[in-house]
Amino acid sequence: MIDIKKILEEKEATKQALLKRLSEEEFDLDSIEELYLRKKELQQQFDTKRAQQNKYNDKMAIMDKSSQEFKDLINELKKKSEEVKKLEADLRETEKELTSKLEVLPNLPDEDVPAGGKENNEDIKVVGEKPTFNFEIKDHTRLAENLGLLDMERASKISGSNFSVYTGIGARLEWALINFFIDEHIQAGYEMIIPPNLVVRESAYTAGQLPKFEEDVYWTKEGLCLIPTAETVLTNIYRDEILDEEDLPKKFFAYTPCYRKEAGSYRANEKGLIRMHQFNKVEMYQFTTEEGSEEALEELRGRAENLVEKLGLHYKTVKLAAGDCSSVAAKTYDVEVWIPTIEQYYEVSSISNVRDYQARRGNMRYRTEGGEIRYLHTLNASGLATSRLMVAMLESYQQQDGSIVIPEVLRKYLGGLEKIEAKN
RNA sequence: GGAGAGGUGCCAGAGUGGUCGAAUGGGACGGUCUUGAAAACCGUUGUAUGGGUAAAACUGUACCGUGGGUUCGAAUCCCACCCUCUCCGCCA
Repeated sequence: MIDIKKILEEKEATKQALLKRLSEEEFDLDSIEELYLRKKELQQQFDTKRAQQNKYNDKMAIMDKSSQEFKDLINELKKKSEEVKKLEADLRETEKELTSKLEVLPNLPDEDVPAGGKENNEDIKVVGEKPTFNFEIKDHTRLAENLGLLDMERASKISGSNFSVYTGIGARLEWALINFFIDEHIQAGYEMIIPPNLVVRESAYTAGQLPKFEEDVYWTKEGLCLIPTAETVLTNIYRDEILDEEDLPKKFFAYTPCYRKEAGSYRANEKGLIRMHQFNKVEMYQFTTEEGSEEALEELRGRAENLVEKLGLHYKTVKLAAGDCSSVAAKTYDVEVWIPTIEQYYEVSSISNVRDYQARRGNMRYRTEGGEIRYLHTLNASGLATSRLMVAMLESYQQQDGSIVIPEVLRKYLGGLEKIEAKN
């Protein structure tokens, strides 16, 4: 949620910032301002009337209840009470309307975030080189099939399209990635969390999944939301709490499956594990002070990059243009790994500074050493999404004979296995 | 799933229709005392939002799990929901 004060006091600047990611027709700050002013006026009227009413109440409390004067007063106050109720109803209605307009606005992009959509994303770092092969390469689905790492046919029998069954070494390799990440994060001083995978509506709201993205996530018939990312849960850890500045930053990570409908977002060349309804991800998360979030963002980016680097994969880091950022983010980097058969880079980590946007929704604050109360800043970063890394790994480390060399850092999680070879 | 109890401030806990933003105790903070500390004593100690001010002071309103309702007036009564605890049942 954007600060209403910011809209009122820096309307033009706010508008310009929003224009970096939205077109002019997509938002209307004037009507928001108008609603706010109306709300304020109603609030003042209500407060005044209520104050009068309260005065009478105090008086009546000490009056003789059986006196004629008391009875007359009640009759008189009945009318006033109606007025106050009417005002209060109007006020609540206006507040609701205002919130509904505010909550659909995305976060304001940072100053250094380029305007526009995907096409304006900026590559800021390229590490390693595209692997070259002196034989005809196979895509990950073929490789996995030959080596018995995945069973996509049975997956669709069991759960429908775009689900996966990892089998044997495939399952262990996926798990090795997760273990590798866990160890790295623990070493870096992040606290491990195992959260629920289902959350109440309010949690989804705070994380920013609602109201705009209701259709993108799965809901149980009891009204719980299957988390599309661990961020959805981690964001809510301190909902409605006030932390002490000295306890910041808080650094967490969690492994969870992620559930997404991904309706309409499939492309022809995205087969196999590229885009799934359920995939695995380890997510890093930080709660920081206002001043601390920019540095934290760079730290998180460094950590995500480092993981890909340790796996020896070719990747690039991209600073996303405003229109390509998730709606809660003020600034986002994507770490994208090279997929040889598609000949494209695919996101394996998205690293965002959300600033106070989620904190405002979830009323998450901290008390400065001077006693001032401020909104927390929140940051999230995949560290990393494993399913897609698996694709990059299988394809990048494939050998002419169809075997796969396992990256050094993962071998200890696989009993020292160096290579996956066909059984026969 | 069934039965019962309960959700109040940083914590414990009182409050069953008006004088309650809320007793009391604890904690924390400040002060007195002390060489220092402890003890004792005194004081302070919620959030949001509006008015007010140079800034304060001062002041209005809302908030006692959530949402509705009754009433001139609700922490207190009624309804629904959520959550916690205890017992029983079931179960990984």
